[in-house]
Amino acid sequence: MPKQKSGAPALNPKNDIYSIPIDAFFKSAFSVDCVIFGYHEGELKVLLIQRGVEPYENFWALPGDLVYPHEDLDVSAYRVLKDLTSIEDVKMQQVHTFGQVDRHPLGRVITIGYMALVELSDLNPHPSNWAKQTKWHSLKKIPKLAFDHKSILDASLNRLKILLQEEPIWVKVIPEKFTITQFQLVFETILERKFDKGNFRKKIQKAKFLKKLSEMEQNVRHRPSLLYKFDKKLYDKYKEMGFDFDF
Amino acid sequence: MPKQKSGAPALNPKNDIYSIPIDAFFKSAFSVDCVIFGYHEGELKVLLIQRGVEPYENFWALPGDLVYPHEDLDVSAYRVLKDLTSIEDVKMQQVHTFGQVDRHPLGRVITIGYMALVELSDLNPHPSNWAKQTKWHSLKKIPKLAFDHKSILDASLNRLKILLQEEPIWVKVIPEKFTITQFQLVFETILERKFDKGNFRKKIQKAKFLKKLSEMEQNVRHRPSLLYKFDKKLYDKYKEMGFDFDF
DNA sequence: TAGACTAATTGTCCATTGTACAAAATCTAA
DNA sequence: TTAGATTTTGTACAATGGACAATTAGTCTA
Repeated sequence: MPKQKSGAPALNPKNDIYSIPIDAFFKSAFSVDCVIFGYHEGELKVLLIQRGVEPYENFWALPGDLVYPHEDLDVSAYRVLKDLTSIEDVKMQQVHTFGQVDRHPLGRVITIGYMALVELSDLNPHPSNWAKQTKWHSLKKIPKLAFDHKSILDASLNRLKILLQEEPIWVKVIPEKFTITQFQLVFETILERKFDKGNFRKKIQKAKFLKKLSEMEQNVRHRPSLLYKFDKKLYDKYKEMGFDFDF
Repeated sequence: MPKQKSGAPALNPKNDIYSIPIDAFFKSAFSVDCVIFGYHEGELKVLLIQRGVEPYENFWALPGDLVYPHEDLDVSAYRVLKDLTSIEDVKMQQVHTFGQVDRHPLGRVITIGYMALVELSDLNPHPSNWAKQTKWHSLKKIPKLAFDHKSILDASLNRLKILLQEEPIWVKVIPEKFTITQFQLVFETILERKFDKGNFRKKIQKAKFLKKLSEMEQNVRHRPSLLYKFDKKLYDKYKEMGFDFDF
């Protein structure tokens, strides 16, 4: 670490502005915490781990850990998630950074929250490294969480609801070929609202990037539904024009 | 704290966190960077400082500095802004955290971006501490900025446009008693779009928390406009119902 | 095989909103 | 008194949103 002086000011305005050695600032750490929302057939859950180390040993927590000194934040989020839950290839987005001074008992650690939405049955999380357990928890009954993870979870849930209407994060939770009813259920579950079937259908049909196939649903005990497919290329066009479901 | 091993921790996935002394993680720092958008009569600017210290000495930059070890992030943003530009009492919001490994030449420093919108003429920034100059820069011609500040600025401008339609951050840039035309100009400037006068007016009038006064504009060389006032209490009611200008 | 059942799909009505554009009103300045 | 400038109101029509009903096309069961 270079022995340079800080650009940071002293707390006391009378202090020489160069009076704090820069080393004093380089004593912090940061972590990433991953909020993985798992959707499956009308239920929304979140992936938690049981911690196997202090602090908060045995508490349920978001999968999260310290970022390596030479690791980019985004990369770290993937690495940490894999380290603890063995799951990979989940695209996460940054949500918010939490920096209360006392949020971590071992020192100054701020944490950057990341989130993603996935189809629960696509993943097979199992604990590794210091995680004792992994478990999908229903959002309706979340246990007491370690650190300030409840706040991170809340903020991420808010973001999820907004994102669902602005970006096609729902592609991850619907089959490649899906019915409009399946699609509607995703929105109803996550936004915690009911929609009129007919009106929802009309709205979807205006979204030209959801293309009607000529195939039908199979093995249902009622009139089968036509299947639809998401067309990424067409979506990109519409997105440029500022598309938004806006429910 | 445990003793430190030499060298940086390996990214080798076979290493678990126990093989790296925790000290190795507590060698980072974080900073806050403030994006202060200043609006005045149809112009949008951003407050920059000229740096008086290395790194990037003499470069223009966002007002920003390292966070003290025992300082909350939000508090730090206010403190840093005041330290460098002498301005106070500006409500800022967190935007995004930037954490590229090599973004800071002195070591691992991630930065949390904050932003605010203010009436430019309400503030009187002047440089203090290690800031050589402060200056409002038009968004149309931004000089080369220090660090990754251009990215921070871009992200904040995006956020500003969204926020303008969702939250009454515009109260800071309109007089207590304002005309609809003044109000419209704020939106046109920041969103970089023109609106039809009549239609804009109708939209505003649906927002019940903008109350028509019985006073008139003075000293204009044309038909004077009625003045309006923002009613915070009424706003809070509508906000609960999910109000959004949605231009 | 007919009718019951279930859910998909289509259609209708009506109030609200968005948009383009025009007309009228009200002040100042000369 | 009139021109100029800008506010304010109005109008017409298309698009949208939401409540709700009718029709359709399958399976299931008697």
